[in-house]
Amino acid sequence: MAESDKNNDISQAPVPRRVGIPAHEVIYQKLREKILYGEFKPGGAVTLQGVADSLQVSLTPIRESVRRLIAERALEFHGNRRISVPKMTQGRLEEIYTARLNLEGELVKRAVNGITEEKLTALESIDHQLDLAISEGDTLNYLKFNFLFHQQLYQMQHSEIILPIVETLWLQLGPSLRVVCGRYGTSGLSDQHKKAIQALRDEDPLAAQKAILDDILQGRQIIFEELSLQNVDFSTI
Amino acid sequence: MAESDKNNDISQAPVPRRVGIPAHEVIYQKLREKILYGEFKPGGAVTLQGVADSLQVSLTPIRESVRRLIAERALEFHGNRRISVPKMTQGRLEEIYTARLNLEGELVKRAVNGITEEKLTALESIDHQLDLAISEGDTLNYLKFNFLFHQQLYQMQHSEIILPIVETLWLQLGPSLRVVCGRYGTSGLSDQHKKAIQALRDEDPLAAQKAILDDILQGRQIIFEELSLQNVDFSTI
DNA sequence: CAATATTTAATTTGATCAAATATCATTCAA
DNA sequence: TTGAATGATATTTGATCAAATTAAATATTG
Repeated sequence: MAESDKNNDISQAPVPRRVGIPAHEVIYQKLREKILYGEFKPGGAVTLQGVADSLQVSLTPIRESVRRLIAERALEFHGNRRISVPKMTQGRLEEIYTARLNLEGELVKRAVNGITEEKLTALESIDHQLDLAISEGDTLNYLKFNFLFHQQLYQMQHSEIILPIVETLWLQLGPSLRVVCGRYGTSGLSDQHKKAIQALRDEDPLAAQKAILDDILQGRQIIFEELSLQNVDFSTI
Repeated sequence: MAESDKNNDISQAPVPRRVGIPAHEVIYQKLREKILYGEFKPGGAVTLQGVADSLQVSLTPIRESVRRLIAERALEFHGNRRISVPKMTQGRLEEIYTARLNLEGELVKRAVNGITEEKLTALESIDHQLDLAISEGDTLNYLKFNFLFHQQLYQMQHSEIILPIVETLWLQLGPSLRVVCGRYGTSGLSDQHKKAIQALRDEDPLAAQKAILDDILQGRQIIFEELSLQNVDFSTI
């Protein structure tokens, strides 16, 4: 595999020798965020040693972090002991969106039960920053605030099972979403978020659910067109 | 170590280094099965060193396996660096069953598209062995064949996203299911499996779905009664 | 006696090393 | 030129060790 395909360059800040939180935990969070926001190329190779070198840590905590990400399907473990960022396929995409529609549909229905004014204003603030990112064509911030919006919405009510599952779905979507947004931009994404916020204010769970499901369907439409109609290889930028 | 202390006698010091599948993978499978079939007590502590000792392996591969199981929520990592089998709570149970109904409902609908006579007879064989386990009051085999039935059913059609998620849900249910079955036995579990098999033969996806959803709801009823009405502490045998 | 401080034991954590395995580039034969 | 062997390089893997951290057991104090 060519050097340019490697996803090892994640050196931003050397992991501080901090006490308390274990390195494997810190590294996990760091890698997770990078994958979530599309800083890893679909199909790109990941080597334990490469990650260890770029983070200036020994292999042991890297291994623990990476196995964890493999369990979440954010990374893929091949029989020949190689690790890579999964490529997106049509079947995979279809399953991910089916699961999202089901599970996020449940979460948004429940959200109404846990509304507080603080959480609502936080949600609106995130949505505002999302609008800003869109108007500036800032792909990375678009991805970040779009994720944060959904996360904040689903966190209106405590969820310790379904929400973590949903986050693994976003994690699997991250690398490919970045490619799509990078190519097409984010301008066409008129959002259903405002409708969802209004529905929450009206304490109307079904309206909120419809808005979010439409939001998901709209995103699905875009990424599916990319994958099927143009027959795009998601592993290339 | 001094040179004179080295043992160069080949006949005495064979290095027992396995080849093939990595130990962290084998250990993962082993632990996973134990959790799935309820050999771990809910709330029970798990120590890396304890697992390492019992499996006669060093800590390194154990750590990788356990982090993976933590990511799947089969185990729980506490801030104070302790690991335990999660206790079941009413909220958790409710979320697990909501997710199961949604996701397994999708899988069984799709199953009809991938039917082969081979898979159907395999399914019937599993169901037969399940009946046997029930009639003998064999809790462990009940759990095993009940899981295998659902797994075989959902594998009629390839699923690389939703099925693995569903399996993590079963994994979280394992320890508590064992407790419930151990206390109540398995005799009351009249199964919807026969109806599901017939529906598959009729290529009727909705009937198959209904059968499986009823099966899930029936199981939910039993375990919910245990947890809420009797206010049972699942962490005790 | 109860509550708190101190010591002791057990466990986790991260680095390092040797062995196993895989990848890559080169050579050599057809 | 192609394609299989070969050797060199890189990576993974599992064991081991020292340091950090936590839990427990013991001692101390009011």
